Amino acid sequence: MTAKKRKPQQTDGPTLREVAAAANVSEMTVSRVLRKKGSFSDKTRDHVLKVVEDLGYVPNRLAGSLATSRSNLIAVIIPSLTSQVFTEILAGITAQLDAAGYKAVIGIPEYDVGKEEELIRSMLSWRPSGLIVSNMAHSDGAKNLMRHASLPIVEMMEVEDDPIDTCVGIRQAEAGSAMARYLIDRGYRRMAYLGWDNPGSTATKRLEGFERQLQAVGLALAAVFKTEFPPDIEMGKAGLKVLLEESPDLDAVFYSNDVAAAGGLIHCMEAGIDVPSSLALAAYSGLKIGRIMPRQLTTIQVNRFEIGELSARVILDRLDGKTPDRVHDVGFELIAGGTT
Amino acid sequence: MTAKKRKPQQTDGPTLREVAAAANVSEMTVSRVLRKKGSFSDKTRDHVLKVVEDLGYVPNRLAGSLATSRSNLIAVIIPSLTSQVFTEILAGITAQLDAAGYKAVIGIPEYDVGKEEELIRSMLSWRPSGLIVSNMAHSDGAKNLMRHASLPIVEMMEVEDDPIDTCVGIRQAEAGSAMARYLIDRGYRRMAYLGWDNPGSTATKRLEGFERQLQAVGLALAAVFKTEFPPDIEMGKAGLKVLLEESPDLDAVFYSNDVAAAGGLIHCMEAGIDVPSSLALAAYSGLKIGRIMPRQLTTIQVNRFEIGELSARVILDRLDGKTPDRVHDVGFELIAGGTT
DNA sequence: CTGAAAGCGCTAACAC
DNA sequence: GTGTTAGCGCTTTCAG
Repeated sequence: MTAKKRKPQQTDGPTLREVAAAANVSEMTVSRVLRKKGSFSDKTRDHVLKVVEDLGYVPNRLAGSLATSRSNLIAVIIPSLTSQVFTEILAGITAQLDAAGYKAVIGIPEYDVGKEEELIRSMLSWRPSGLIVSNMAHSDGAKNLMRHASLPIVEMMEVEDDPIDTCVGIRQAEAGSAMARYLIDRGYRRMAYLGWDNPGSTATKRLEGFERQLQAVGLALAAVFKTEFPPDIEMGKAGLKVLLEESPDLDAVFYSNDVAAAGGLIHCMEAGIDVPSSLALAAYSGLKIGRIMPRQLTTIQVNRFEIGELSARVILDRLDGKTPDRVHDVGFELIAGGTT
Repeated sequence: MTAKKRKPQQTDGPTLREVAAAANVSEMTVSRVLRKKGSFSDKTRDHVLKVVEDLGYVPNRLAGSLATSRSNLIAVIIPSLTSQVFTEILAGITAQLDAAGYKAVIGIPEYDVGKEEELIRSMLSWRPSGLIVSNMAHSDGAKNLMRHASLPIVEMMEVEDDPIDTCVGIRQAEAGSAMARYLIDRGYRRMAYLGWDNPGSTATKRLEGFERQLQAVGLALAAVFKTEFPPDIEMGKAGLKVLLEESPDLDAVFYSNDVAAAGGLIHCMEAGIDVPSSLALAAYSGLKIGRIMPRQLTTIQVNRFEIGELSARVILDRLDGKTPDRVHDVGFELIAGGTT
């Protein structure tokens, strides 16, 4: 009744061995039943499953993965969760992975390349089966880690000609130049950029493409409002106010993202600035908010869900022994809305 | 030069053993250096670290965690990533965890309790050190899993008196009744609800509190527009249109979230409905979008970051041997904006 | 300060 | 159809 326990109270749940003992079979039999692998009679299966149920056994995948040196984990690194862009990409990724029995493990460096490297190292230490990272700018250390890791890797969001392994996305600079061309064609001449600017970022590449295109026709950016991080709706609103105070004669503003542009539109509504006759607004992404505003936003539409799906697909194909292309350009579409 | 290899090309990176061999020390010494645990001379440390660097060794945590039966993983289950509410909570969680050297592993059931159970099972199989789940409605299977798992658990978003282990959040029904009381006080009488309704969901609990308060003063909901999932900005806009067609005499609408209410405000602007003189709008969350609209939204402000932080804190404290309270009510604040 | 042995919980590869 | 043996790559003792 008051027998002493030697071991500190068994707090860690039953093991395979205990299930096997309780079911009067070997560990291997339980293992086979649980993984539906190899052969066993219906009778033993039912019995084993009942014991598993009764004991509330939860397999230890640490042990399982260590033994097989395979896991169903795919490491996914996305810069942030505050942008719908990435949550939609993530949705695309998990949709594909789920269907194939894999799980995404998400890491969020918040636009910090140092943190990204640390995260990659940390994730690799769990031996995932694949790795999906965002954009193509990484620290040297991170690149090194990835080059030496022997697992399928996808860099997504943008494409360039020599990815570490594989890449899925669009040519960001082309998106920027396409928008510049469009605005020029519509007759705008005094254009500003409002948004994120950080070396190697996709936003900066769009800005570069935008500027290059302006220069190609003898124009230059009339003003710039740069933010340290991707601007949110509030900053899009406040930033436009500042921009217009400094350069009242602007006729168009290219935002780095739709949400910030929505903020800009709100500013215009409040300040009585007619869009687009007094000021044109354009952005990038094709988010829902841009379609719902009183005036539909001119933007670059990117199929984010597709980027996610395809990225996952590429990983899964590699895991399947296939050798997909190294570069997947999913393209974009310029949506001419009511703000230009 | 053409020596045959027995083993299939060593593709999985060096192991501790190989590092030890290359450094001419035992595996234990390498292990100690890497974990800064136990003692070793500065000389051996430097030497070992150099070899680790040269070989590009990445520790295998599967093995490590299996051996120690401890991991730095905290499983976090949040319904969805499309709501900023959860991304902010997540930010609060990771802020705390990062500082303590833990990592969040995120699972997203997308408001599906069946999927939630599956996710919990799957996450538990990786033997995390703690588990944070959202709200207090779970399948029986999920509850069972959690009750039998011996790890600290937090249910967040709402609080009730008997959590599985611990809970952090607000009393959702009270938020609903507080808003009803406020609207009644402002003189509104023909009120509608527009938003999510799903048994056990926090939105439904707010609706219940709202209705109960109306009934307490002899009123009833004048109309309802229910959505299967938390409404987005588009649905908030479209839903209000429908609602007003069916019940043109409404004087106030209580939305289940701010984003949808922003959509409602946009509808009013487009349809020439003056807010709040013709129609009042109120919601829940206190998101940025509600503050940025031409009229600041009346809403229930909840400190999401704090919920996240505190949830993580509770887990960490438990891991630290402390025994924090089982129920943590972080409270809320009703923000009277320009839409009521 | 360093090393050797044993084992974490599971599975691959063989027996039978 | 089922059991046995030997690890997976690490860490926890316990010696020295």
